Amino acid sequence: MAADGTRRTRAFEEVLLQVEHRIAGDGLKVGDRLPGERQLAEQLGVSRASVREAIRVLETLGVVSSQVGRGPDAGAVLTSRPDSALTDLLRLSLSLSSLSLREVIDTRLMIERWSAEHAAHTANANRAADVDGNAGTDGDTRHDALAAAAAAMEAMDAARDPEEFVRHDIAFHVAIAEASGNRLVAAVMRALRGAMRKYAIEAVERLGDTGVLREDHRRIHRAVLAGDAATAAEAVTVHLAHAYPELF
Amino acid sequence: MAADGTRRTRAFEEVLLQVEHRIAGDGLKVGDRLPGERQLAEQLGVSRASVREAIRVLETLGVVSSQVGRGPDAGAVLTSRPDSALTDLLRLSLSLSSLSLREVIDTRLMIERWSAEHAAHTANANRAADVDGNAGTDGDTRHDALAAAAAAMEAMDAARDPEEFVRHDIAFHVAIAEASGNRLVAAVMRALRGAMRKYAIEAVERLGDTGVLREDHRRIHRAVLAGDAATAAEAVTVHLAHAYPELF
DNA sequence: TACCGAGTATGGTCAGACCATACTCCAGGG
DNA sequence: CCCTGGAGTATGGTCTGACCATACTCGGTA
Repeated sequence: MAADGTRRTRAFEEVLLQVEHRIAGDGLKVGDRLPGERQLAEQLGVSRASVREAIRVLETLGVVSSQVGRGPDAGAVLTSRPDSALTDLLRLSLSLSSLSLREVIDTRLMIERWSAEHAAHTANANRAADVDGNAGTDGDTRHDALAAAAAAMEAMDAARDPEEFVRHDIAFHVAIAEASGNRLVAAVMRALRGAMRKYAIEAVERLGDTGVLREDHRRIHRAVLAGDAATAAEAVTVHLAHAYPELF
Repeated sequence: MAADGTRRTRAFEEVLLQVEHRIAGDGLKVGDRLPGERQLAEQLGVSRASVREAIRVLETLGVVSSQVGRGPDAGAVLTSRPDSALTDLLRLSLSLSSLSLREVIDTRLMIERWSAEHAAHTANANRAADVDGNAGTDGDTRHDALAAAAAAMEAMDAARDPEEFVRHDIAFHVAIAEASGNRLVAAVMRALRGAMRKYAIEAVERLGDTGVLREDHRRIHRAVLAGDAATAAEAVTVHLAHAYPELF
């Protein structure tokens, strides 16, 4: 029986290990190319099919991107797109109902309150910096994000159906997360909203009128712009309570 | 030329769509089996290799698990293990350094403060319920998690090297996150800590003495047990400042 | 110089084969 | 009757070899 426990590693798993070592060891960076499938297969002594399965995994994790054809950009190129992977992960986990809506909304609350607070703080810091005349790229990021949030608010006012409304609603909330300046938090937010898109549309349909939600958005946006972290966080909490009254 | 934009969908992507539709539409649940690779290939009109690539993706996303052999549990079974997928995702994203340490630690701060606060609140609610004699499964989860945290603290006292210390440190912090009762937050925490394991070991080595960190853990644990959310959150912040002084 | 076609490296896909595994089932012995 | 062992079989795991579509590279030609 060989109380081994560890199932014999499959060929593609070995490929994954080797490739990850190569990334960490050789200091490969985004934009660098991996060897071709045939070459990699020969180097590692496995079939091309196994190499392909490994590459598919890496593609799923958002670290490589494959292009056909020939030239400098052909083949498997290292990238860093964790967003879609995160989104897929959460969406599938939700549809397998391994998570409750309550847990997801609580997580949103955590992220959005934090984001709004930090975006507001950054607003203050930036106002101070502006006086000195040096804004910096962080300020640019935040400024762009808040502009995007404002645009999303207008788009929501003009939205003709729940699907369109939710699309801009997602844009708004992601923009607030981006305004915090933390890309990891923003990525999680984007994934979360993308994964629960369907639920959000249903929630809006149940609600009927979106006037309350739109007014909430304005309050959040105003508070962040004003650098009032406490008010921004409170506005976020109120907003989610309006969107999902059954949980509060 | 055909300003199409959308690269022709690959065969395995079509398989993914079909399988996801089947999961959502047929109401498949965790534990249910997918058709065999050969059967799926025939149904969808693609080769077995393409089906395998799709299954590999699903496996990466933690929604299926494959077993060889025969019987009720053989084949591709629906599961829900988002943890390892999340961990891999973050680890690779970090090693491609698309994220700064600052962003990661800030995210940890957000999650751990929130977890500690909620674990403390749950502690209060449970104390009230205990008086009535009905604890419930939520209380069990929390109780088990806090016991695990206590065990991890003792193990850290006995740890002989940074690697061992960090292993139990991760267990402690994950346990606190689990004590919040939110599995999504706990999963993100687990992934985050797993992904930055190497960095944590280096940080401990730089620090030398772990006495301060161990004392921090005791303060966090005490505060959560006592149901003192504010103190618990503050203790978490102090703890991370001790672990990563260069960021504060 | 500008254009156009052959050459070629790359991923995408398929068909078919064989192996290892682990359950199922049944015959035979206790 | 129960138990045990072996044959049967469905499943994933792996490999080989082939062909296609794509998109760049390079050389020849107008």
